[in-house]
Amino acid sequence: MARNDLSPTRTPVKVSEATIQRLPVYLYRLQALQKHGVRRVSSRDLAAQVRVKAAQLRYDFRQFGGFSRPGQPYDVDHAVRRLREILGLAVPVNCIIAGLGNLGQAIANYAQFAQDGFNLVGLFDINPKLVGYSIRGITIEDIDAMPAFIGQRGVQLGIIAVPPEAAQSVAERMAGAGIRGIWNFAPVDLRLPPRVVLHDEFLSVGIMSLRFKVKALLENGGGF
Amino acid sequence: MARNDLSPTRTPVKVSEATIQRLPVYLYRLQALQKHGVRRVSSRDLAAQVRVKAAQLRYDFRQFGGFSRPGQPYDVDHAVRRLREILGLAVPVNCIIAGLGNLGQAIANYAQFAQDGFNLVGLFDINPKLVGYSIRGITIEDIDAMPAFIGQRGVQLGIIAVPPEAAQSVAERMAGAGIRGIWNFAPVDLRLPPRVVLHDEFLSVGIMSLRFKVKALLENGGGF
DNA sequence: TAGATTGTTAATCGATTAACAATC
DNA sequence: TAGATTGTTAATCGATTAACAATC
Repeated sequence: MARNDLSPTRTPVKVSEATIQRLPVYLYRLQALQKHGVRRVSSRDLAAQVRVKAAQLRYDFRQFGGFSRPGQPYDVDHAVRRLREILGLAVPVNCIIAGLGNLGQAIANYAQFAQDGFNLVGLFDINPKLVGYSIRGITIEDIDAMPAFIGQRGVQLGIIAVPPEAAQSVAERMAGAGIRGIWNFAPVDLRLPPRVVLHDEFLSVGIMSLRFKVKALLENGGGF
Repeated sequence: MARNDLSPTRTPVKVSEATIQRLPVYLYRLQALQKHGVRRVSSRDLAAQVRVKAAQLRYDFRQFGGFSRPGQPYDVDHAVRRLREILGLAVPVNCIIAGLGNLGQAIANYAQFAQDGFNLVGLFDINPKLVGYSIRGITIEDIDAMPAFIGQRGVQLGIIAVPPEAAQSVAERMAGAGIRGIWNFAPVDLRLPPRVVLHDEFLSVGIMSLRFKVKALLENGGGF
C-alpha cells in the first residue's frame, strides 16, 4: 500500500482488540497532560504513566502510521487529535438509552460523553412510572416508540440497561431499526445480525475477577 | 504436584487474565441453565452459548482440575458450585463504596451483588448534602470516617466512584487502611502498593472501542 | 555533534485451537 | 457395544517485546 494514500487516517483492516482497548487509555492520559500544559511527551514517559511498555505503545501507534518521526517525542496536541480521529470521536453520533433504572440514569447523567461526541438524543423505558420523566432535558418515552425514533433521528448507538430478561428483545428491536452498535450492560449473551457491533459491559465480571485475584494473592502470596 | 493434594480447589499460581474474565461468564450461563432446569451440558453446547470454542472452555476448566470425566458432560449444579468456589463467591466479603453520585448510587442499588457474596457495609462521600442520606438501609458517612471503618469492619473490597481528581487520594486512604482490592471507576491511573489488587472499570473505554469498531466496519465493510 | 527518541523488524512469549486417547 | 464427550497434549496463531537503524 502506498505511504500517503488519501485521507489522513486509514483504519487498518486488522487491529487487535487489545490495541483498541488501549487507544482510549492513551487518549485520556494525553488529555490530562494537555490540561497540565505539557506539550511533548516521549513514548517512554507516556507508556509508564498508563502502565504499558514503550515498545507496545509505539507498535500500537504505528498501526495508524505513527504519530511522530524518529528522534522526535510526540506532540501532545497532535497525538490527541490523531487519537480522537482514529476513534471516530471527531464526528458526533446519536445515541439512545433503553432502560432507565439506576444504571441507565447514571449513564444518562454522565456528562463527559457529550464532550466525546456521543449525543444522547433519546431515552426509552417500558415502565409507565418513568415515561414522561426527563433527564438532562430529554423526556423518557415508551419503548414502543424506539424503533421509529431510531430511523427518524439516524441513531447509530444503542445502550442497553434493561433487566436481563428484556435485553434480547430490546436488542432485536434496535437491530431491526438499523442501529449500528450496541453497548450492552445486561448480563446476557445477545444474538444479533453480524452487521451490528456488540460490546458487552458486564460489570459483575469486573468485581468477580477482582475477587478472584484477591483470593489468589492471599493464597499464594503473589502471582495468580 | 500430587493429583489430589488437599483442599477441593487449589488456585493455580498462574491463570491468564483472559481465563479469569471468562469464568464469571461461564458461571452466569450455567446459572441461567440451572434456572431452566437443565441438569447436564456438554462443553460444545455451553461454549457455543457464550461464544467461545469448546476446547478453550475445557482448557479453562482444566486449570482447576477439570469439572468432569472423559465421556461425561458437565453436571450443571456441580459446575456452578465449582466456579463459585474458584471465584471465591462462597465466602462473603465486606465492601464499601466511595462516591455516591449517579454511578455510586447505581452500584449501591444493584441487588445482585449480595447474592454473589458481596456484602455492602459502608457508603462514603465528601459531599455534606449526601452524608446522612441512606441507600438500602446504609447511611452515607463522611469520607473521613472511611479508614477507621475499614479496619473495624474488616472491609476487603473498595469501590471508587468519585470524580477523577479525588480518586488517587481515596485509593491511598483505602490502601492505607488495609483494603485488599479496589474496583475503580474513575478514569485515572491509580498508584497503589502491590499488595492491593486494582481492577479498573473505565466505562468510556467501552463506548469508545464500540465506536471505533462501528467506524471500522462501515469503512472496510467487515473485519477491523 | 552526541544523546535522545521514533519507526520498524524479528524474536519471544503466551494464548488458542486441533487432535486424539481415555472414558463413560 | 458404538457414539459421545472429556482431559490432555502438541501445533498454531497472535500479541508483546527487544533491539537497532534512521532521524532529530
